[in-house]
Parts: sequence; structure tokens; C-alpha cells
Amino acid sequence: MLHTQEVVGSNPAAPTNYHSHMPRLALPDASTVELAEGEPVGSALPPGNVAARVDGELVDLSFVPGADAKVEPVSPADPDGLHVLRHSAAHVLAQAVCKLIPEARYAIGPPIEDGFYYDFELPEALTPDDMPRIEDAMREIVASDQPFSRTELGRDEALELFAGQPFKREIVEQLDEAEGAAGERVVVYRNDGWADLCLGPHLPSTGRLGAFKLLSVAGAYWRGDESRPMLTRIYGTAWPSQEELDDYLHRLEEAERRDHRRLGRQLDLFSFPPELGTGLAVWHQRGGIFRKQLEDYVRNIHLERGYEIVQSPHIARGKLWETSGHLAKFRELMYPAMEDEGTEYFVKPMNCPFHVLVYKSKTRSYRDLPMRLSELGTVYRHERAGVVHGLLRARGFTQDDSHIICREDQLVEELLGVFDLTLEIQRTFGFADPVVALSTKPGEAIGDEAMWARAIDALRSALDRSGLTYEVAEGEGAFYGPKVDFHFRDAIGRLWQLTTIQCDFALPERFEMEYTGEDNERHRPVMVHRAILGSLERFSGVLIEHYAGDFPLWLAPEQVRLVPVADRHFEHAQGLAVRLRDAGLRVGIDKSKETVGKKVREAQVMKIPYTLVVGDKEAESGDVSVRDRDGNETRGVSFDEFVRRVSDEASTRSLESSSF
RNA sequence: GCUGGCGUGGCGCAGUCCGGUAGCGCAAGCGAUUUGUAAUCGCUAGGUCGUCGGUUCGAAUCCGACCGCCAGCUCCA
Repeated sequence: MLHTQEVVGSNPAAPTNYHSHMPRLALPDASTVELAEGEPVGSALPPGNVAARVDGELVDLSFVPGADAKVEPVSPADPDGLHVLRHSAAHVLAQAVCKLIPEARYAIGPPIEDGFYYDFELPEALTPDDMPRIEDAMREIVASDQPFSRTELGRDEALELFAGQPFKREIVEQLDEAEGAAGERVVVYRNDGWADLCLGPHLPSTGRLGAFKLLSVAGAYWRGDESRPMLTRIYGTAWPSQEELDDYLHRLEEAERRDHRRLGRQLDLFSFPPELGTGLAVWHQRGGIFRKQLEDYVRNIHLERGYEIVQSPHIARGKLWETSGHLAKFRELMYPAMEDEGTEYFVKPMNCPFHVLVYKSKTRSYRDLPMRLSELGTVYRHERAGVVHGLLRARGFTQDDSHIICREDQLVEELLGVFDLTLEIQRTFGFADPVVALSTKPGEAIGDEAMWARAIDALRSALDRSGLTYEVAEGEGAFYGPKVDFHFRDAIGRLWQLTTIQCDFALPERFEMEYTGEDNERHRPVMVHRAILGSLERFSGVLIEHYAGDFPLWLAPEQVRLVPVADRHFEHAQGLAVRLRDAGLRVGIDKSKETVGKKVREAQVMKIPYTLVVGDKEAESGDVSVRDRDGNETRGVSFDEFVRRVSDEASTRSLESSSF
């Protein structure tokens, strides 16, 4: 990491005279060892450690702790140790690139989740074919086991050292400004003459790097700023052992196997015809069933929870979006205006103003509140071309959007209701243990400070009362109010932001929403915006990846596939199909003139939960032969038993398949 | 929007570097086979090689612009 934190000094070394004041090294077995005076922590650590924590601060093994310091070893198994390993891998990558391409200018290269990257300015673009060469150069550096050494330089020395490295110089210069004092010391790590500006800590030497692999090349802006030069970023991953690297690479393959765009085609759920334009999907017949299941579930649970369903059009006059503030802030992300008889219309990017107008359609009393207006509202946002990503980021999508309009004193109670509904709905899909974030006022915002403070207070007290643990994301709120987001982990551990709950005092103000109170005075209500699934498209994409296409039975487009062995079994299969449909199940019969093997394969590829092969034996006995989508096969299952178990599985929205 | 890569029948790909008017597998249609749990065999049809323009005797192949897709960055009410 670069200078984002205080420099960790290597020589605070307070004089130590007494044995009892010597640094104490805490060992994993809970015993302690004392270090001799002036001794670096590395010399006393058990082998295999890559860094140490001294009084809670991560340092490298050459660090000489002062008296009374508490020293703990850090191994690569420790998350911090893994970070150190990857940070060192980033250095080795940069060193290798500089060796192969002497004109390369290196920028920054931090460890990240699962790996590391380094940004370069290069004379010409790299291709994936260059990666093996770079990896080879990295391996040479690892083989020569170069020690990492830490030095502190004065500002001018550092500028001189990085004379040919404009990015490094910029960092040194800005560091200086930030610290507000000339002559600030700058930390540099070197190995074999190659040097990088860096706080460390690092591995003792390059030989301890473990298993690594370069993964991809991409462009990235210097300092993440669109107006600054585009650099070449090389991504890699690094792990303590080859097994862990292999595991990780398998996880990547698994994620690719689950890609919703691939499965969407394979399962014939949806497509993005280029004729429609970027980010606009059509749902196919099977996708239509899946989606209807989601919609029905969501609508019904909202009705049960006291929401009322409303419906709004897809376009509205420009004036509406001026009042809401969307035009001022998001005009370039809205589809362009269409003009009709001198009036500008816009396609809606949001449903809120419509729900506000439902509220305002007549004079409201405190008795009407809370009013919970709900709509599966289809909106269009002109997302920048490069950000569109299948269903996960589309340009046309349907939000499970609701607005709760209530008195301020009802707000916390309403928020608690939304949290509760969120957990119930998400649990239905197997999502639990959310990571919750409270986002506060962003730089560009409407509404005064007092409004924001009250809104944040409400969210905070609802969170506190709910018992949910949450973190605070400063400045990440919506322009009209703070929000609470729920992120959930999928089946392979990836975190997705699904639910968003936003508190809004601003729109009621802008739209002059009012109600008459018990006191016969006019009051302003507050509004909660919330989408629990987020959008049906995005949520569907996440579900497809979460389940890897193996939907719970209630969501599966076709739940049972009947495979007659020969033409003469069609009639019996037809009879079974009628009984299954009577039980509310979705059934298909494969009457193609193919072998049983081929038909079974077909059903398997389509991930149909249950396949029943119907032949002479079944026609005679009345039993069925059940094959599930994992390939488990059971013959002689009573048909009534099958129908009973499977309809039960579907109606309870079970996450577990029945086994026979 | 930016950087890089890619675009060849419905799908997955070869051919592009070194210009000489397209090929494979799956899917589809037809025929034979009537089949017992992940691909039966044969035949047939299907492509102005993303679009437009340029270079050339000749362009899928070389050049340019545009459109679309992919990865990352930036953004995300």
C-alpha cells in the first residue's frame, strides 16, 4: 500500500535497559519469547512467518521493536500475511516488467482480494501472450531469492531515485503536500537494485513468494481518474501454496460455469438481441415462467405485508423530472427527450415521482399513513456503453419498487418492517447473514443538513433496534437521502448488493407532499424508497449464478420431463402428464424420435429437476423411474408418492430437492 | 465514455499473419432405426464472413469509419 497511512518507523527504539522491558513475542501456542535488545523480530520468529504485528501494527521482519512491545508472528495463513505475500508479488511483477521492458513506467500495485495488480505505462500494448514471459521473469526473481530491504529517504533523495518515474514522483510530491511539511521521510523497499515507493511490509525475500499466476491485462486510469492517462494494469493472484492457487483457479472456473449469460442461453431463458440495442433483453418462454414465479411471489408477499399495488406509465413530461431533481443530476443517464406537440417527454428512469402523484391525488390525513405503494416498475437508464453486463446491469429493467409514505414518528417502525421483509424474502432464496451498509450524505446532494441528520438518525436507530450489525459508508448515499444496503453471499461466496432502502425527506419537500394531522394542521410526510430484490433482471441473473441454473423446484420453468421409451408409451406418459398437471406441476413430454439416452441427456442439459423414463415396466406397474438433475436414478417409485413429494417441494418453495 | 481484445449459418469454433469468392461439430428438416437413463445412423438445407467505404485484376483475409460483444477502468437515482 502506498502512503495512505502513517509511516511505520523502523527505529523508534527507545532505550531499553531492563530485561523485563524487552519486547515480548507472542507465539501461536500462547507462550512468549523475549527478544534481545536491538534484535529484529524476524530472527526470533518461528520459521514460515512473513511479517509481524508489533503493538497491533503490521511491520516487516527487519523491524526492531522497542521495549515493552507486544510482538505477534504473522504467517501467510493470516489474512494480513496473505496481503503481505500478494503485495510482494506485485513488486516482483513490476520488477519483472521493468526488466523486460526498460521503458516501462510503473505506477501503483496493491494487493487486492484474491490477488494483486500493478499499473504501468508502456510503450506498446501488452497481449495475453506476453504473460508467460513476464511470469518466467518473475520466477527468475523468485529463484534468486532476493531479500526485500526497507529504507527511509528524504523527499529530495526519493525524487532523485525516481527521476525517470513520473508516477512515483507525483506520489512523493503529493505526499509532501499532504503531510504539509518538507523533508518528510519516504519509505522505499528494494530488492536487487529495483526500488519501489512503499510502506510495506514485505516478505523477507522473493524466494518466499509461494504460488502465483498472472490472470489478465486491462486498462485503468491513473489514480482512477477518467481525465488522467490510461495505464496498463496486469492482474495476478498469489497464494502460499500451489494447492491453494489451484483451488482458486477452480473457483474462477466455477464462476465461469455459472455465468448467467451462458446459462441463460443454455436454459433458453432470455436473450439480448442486438436489434433491440445494448442492455435490452427479451425473456423467452422458459424465462417467462421463471420470471412470473418471482413476480407472483414478490407481489403476494407485499400484499400480505400491507403494501398496495399501483401502476404507472413509462413516460412522463420533462417538468416532472425537473421537480424530482433527476433531470438535473442524471440527464445524461436518461434516454433522450422525445417531443410531442411542444412538450418534452422522458422515459422513466425511476418510479418514485409517480408514486408521489398517487399520494397527491387527493388530500391525505394522518389516518392514511403509513401508505405503502408498490409496483413492479419497469425503468430505462441509459447506462454508459461499457458498463452494461447481461442481466446484472441492463438498460431496461423492472424494479420491485415501493415507497412508504409515513409520519416521521412512524419512520423507524416502518424501516424495521422493511428489514424484516428483506430477511424473509432473501431467506426464501437461501440468502442469509447480510453484510449491511449505512451510506451517508454524498458530495452532490439535495436537501438541507438537518433533513440529512434526521434521516440518518432514523436509519441508525432502526438498525440498532434490529440487532443487525452494519458498517458505515461515508458519502455513499443517494442524492436525495441516506440509505441502507443489504449485500448477500451467493453459493460460491460472492457478495451481491441486492436490497436498498433509502430514507428521503427531500422529495416530499420538492413535491410539496402533505397530510392533515390530528391537530388539523398541514404536515410533511417522509418517504422510504426501497427495492428488496433490486430489479427482477439483476436478481434473476444473481439467482442463476447462485443456483448454477439448478433452480429450486418452484422456480424451475419445467419441473418434470417425461421420457417415453418408445412410441407405444406415449399414451401412458400422457396420462401421467395430466395427473402431474392436475397437481399444479409444470411438465414436458419428449416425443422426439431419439434414443432414451439422448432424451435423458437433453433433460439433463436443460437442468430439469426430475426426469421420468416411461416404458413397459412403468406402464405395467404404474410406478415411475425417477432421475434427478444430479443423475441419481431410482426405479419403482410409487407415482402417487412422487406427485405428493414433488408438489409439496414446489408449494413450500423448498431449497432442497426430494430424494427417492 | 476510456483502454485492449473479439465479430465467419441458430449455437460453439477453424480459415485471417502469407488476399485467389468458405469449412467442422452441435442444433434444424427429411429418411431409416422403436430404442431403458448424458449424444443411433444416413441424407438435406442453411452463410452477401457485423455494416458501410477504401486499396487491389481479385478481400472473410489489408486499411478506415460505424455498430455489436467481451475484460478491466470510471459510473450506478
